[in-house]
Amino acid sequence: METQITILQALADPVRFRIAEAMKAGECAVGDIVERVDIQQSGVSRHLRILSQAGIVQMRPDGQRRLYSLRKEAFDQLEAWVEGYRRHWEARLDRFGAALEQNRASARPREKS
Amino acid sequence: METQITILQALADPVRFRIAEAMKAGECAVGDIVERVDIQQSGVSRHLRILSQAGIVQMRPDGQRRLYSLRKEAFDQLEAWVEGYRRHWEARLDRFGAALEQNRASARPREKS
DNA sequence: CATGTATATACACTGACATGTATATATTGC
DNA sequence: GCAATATATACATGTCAGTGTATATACATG
Repeated sequence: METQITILQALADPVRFRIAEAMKAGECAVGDIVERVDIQQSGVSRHLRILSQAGIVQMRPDGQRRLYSLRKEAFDQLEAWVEGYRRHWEARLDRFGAALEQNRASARPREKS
Repeated sequence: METQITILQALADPVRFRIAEAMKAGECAVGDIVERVDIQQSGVSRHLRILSQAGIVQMRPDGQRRLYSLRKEAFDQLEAWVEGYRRHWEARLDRFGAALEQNRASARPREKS
């Protein structure tokens, strides 16, 4: 779906990845993040806007600060998407098992040399 | 970790995302992918190299063709990484309890675009 | 060996994006 | 209102990644 690749693109940037990881500790003001990341404050604000537009973070005003925190829904989306691939291998294992059954009946060599 | 952001960056490209989705059906030759994606064959080969270097796909020669398929380990990595965020929310719920969740729902901040 | 097919690579180009500097906006305290 | 702090935005710049064209390599077939 469209939402998932938006989330991926947002998190694929190294700085935004670090920001998300840092937010595991809880709400973060912009200044807190600036201290942990080696870029200017303006850049952090831009990254936070991108993360916000992707639905990964939410903002809550607190005085003159803005407290950002992770949105669970975004990671639920990611988990559901990855889950789709897990089903893929489960299906392949089923087919592989069936193929083994057939091969046991008539042991054929591979077509590749 | 370093592996996970590499996987994210590889899958964040729209074309590579589509390639990965198409491979859910099983092994794909390069030509198969060229038919489904709106770019030149050379571009597909480059994307496949990036996916391969990220550990997302593996290659198996078959005559003059190269059959690419998904590697389960990469998606296990992704799942484990997302799982780390799920633990984050579980911890938060433990600390604050369901009462604060209700308060947060009543005073929900608005998101700008 | 010659031809066709399948895939990879070298090269140049272009557009997008992340960054820094500077400035605007908002909030608090005096 | 004024100064200080915190955050957002406008602008110019440089870099990087994806793309197409052209070519190289590998394999198959006759």
